[in-house]
Amino acid sequence: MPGEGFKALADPTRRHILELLREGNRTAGELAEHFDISKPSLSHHLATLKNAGLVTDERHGQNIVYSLNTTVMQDLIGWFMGFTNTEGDKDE
Amino acid sequence: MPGEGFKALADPTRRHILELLREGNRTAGELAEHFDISKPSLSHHLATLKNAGLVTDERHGQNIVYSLNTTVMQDLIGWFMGFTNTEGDKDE
DNA sequence: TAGATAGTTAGACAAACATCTAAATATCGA
DNA sequence: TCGATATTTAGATGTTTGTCTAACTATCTA
Repeated sequence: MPGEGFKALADPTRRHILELLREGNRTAGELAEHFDISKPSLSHHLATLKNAGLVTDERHGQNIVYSLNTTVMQDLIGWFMGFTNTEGDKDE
Repeated sequence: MPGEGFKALADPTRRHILELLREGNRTAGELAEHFDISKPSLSHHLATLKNAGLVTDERHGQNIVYSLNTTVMQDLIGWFMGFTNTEGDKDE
């Protein structure tokens, strides 16, 4: 069920994180440079995204590198796609 | 800015409302039959969806008929589409 | 116009959320 | 092993959210 995914997408900071990750993998610190919130707050957002399955993390030495999980993004898109083929607005 | 739309989508009841509306327009009362929450609560959800532009309402006599606004849905889909053409996962 | 029906608005409240500072964990380099 | 760097975990706090009951507005019917 995609519920967690949609909830994760509700916050603008988290959507921005996903947009940054779309351009390539980033460490938590690199991501933090783009926001005016504390590192613990950002870490919390990353945990939310990870919990929703939207990102994965992998430690590389001192850094933790975050990546987009496009598969889960696809699942969410799938939900939307059900709304694209509304067979002709009858009256309205 | 699609922020309100994403926030509106975060709640499972509201997503369910959209799914019902996808099959055809419904009055507030018809929608209410599908949920175990009070009518004021449902009305609040409908107001949230309306505020986000995801639905429109129109009074027909005693009833208020809700309809899906597929245009705004399309806008949200547009955001997702930016994530579909990730040019090949380089390393990782 | 009075009563019934459909729906919303107002106000209250508990749970969830985003944020912060302080402290803990993990890794690297000397 | 000690200190520095990177990041997370813990705990607290103010705001937002979903829900409720009670009261209000609008429309229809007789």
